[in-house]
Amino acid sequence: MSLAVPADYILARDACSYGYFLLAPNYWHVPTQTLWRVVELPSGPVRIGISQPGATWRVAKGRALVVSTHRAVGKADRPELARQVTRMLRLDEQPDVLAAFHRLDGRWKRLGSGRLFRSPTMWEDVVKTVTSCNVAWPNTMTMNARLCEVYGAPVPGLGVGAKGLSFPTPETIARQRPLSLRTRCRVGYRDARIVALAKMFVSGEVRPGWFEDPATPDEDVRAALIELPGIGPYAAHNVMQLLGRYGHLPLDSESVRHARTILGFKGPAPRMMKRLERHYAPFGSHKFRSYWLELWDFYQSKRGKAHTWDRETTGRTFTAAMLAG
DNA sequence: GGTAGACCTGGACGC
DNA sequence: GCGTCCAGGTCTACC
Repeated sequence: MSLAVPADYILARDACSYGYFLLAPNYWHVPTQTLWRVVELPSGPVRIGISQPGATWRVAKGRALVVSTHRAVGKADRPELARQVTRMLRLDEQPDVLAAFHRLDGRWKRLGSGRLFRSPTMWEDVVKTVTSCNVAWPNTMTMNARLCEVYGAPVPGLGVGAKGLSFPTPETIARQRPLSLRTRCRVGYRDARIVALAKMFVSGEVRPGWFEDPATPDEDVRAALIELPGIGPYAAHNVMQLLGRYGHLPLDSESVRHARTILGFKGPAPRMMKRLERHYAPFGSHKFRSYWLELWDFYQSKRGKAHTWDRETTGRTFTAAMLAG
């Protein structure tokens, strides 16, 4: 299957733009510059590989993606497959919106970055965010791998392994006892919160369509997210950027380090947080992208371009905390 | 409305 | 070896 992309799209740059591309069931295969994962389609789980022809970025830029599947995918499945890939890679991000961001923050115009990787569903983004709170990055990777291994749907014919399993559906997680998640997936105290979230997605109490509707005001989305179990200010703002709402900063310990080491801020963390808000305020509704690309640029300056990171080695140790250690 | 303390887990660190 | 600390925070109970 072929999927058209915006004229400025480069898969290796835009898929490897946010840490979630390293979390199961996503798998970026460095030698072939291909993104593998299992997605859930109406006919069942399918493993897909997404690549972009072209020996160099200059050649690849704007060329249609090739989406391969491990089995034949019928016509009925194709719109859903396209929808999920489009969401992950933000192919529906309009070039004029990106251009507006580049006008405001010219540092990223030459490279063209600004589309940040996310999950095929809001559900997966929310769980990935909850599993990234109050833990070191390798632990987040473990939690996501185990969630897929224990509760993901196996793809027939591929055997059981993290690369042949889907991300668990909210329906599956909603049926589990919290203690089961805790012991089998090592999610710790996040167990009951994740199960509660799953139940809310299943019951319709959380409607992704409402959160993703551009007509829904940011502040309504923020208020609704904060009400969700396991979601505080940091997680709410992070889920917002994953929803394409970049006007709030998910400030955390990583931000404080960035402020201290790169921006040269001094003083206690709470004061630094306030100063960070002021620092990025000029970028308005685009401020997260300015902040994030700065952070991502720092990681890459230390560990090489993200599209060269192997999930099990560099991919486990790229955060500032790991670099410091 | 602002703020200590507890909270799973696993790796790093100091002794 | 073993205790302590803390990592891409959240939640509750207090004041």
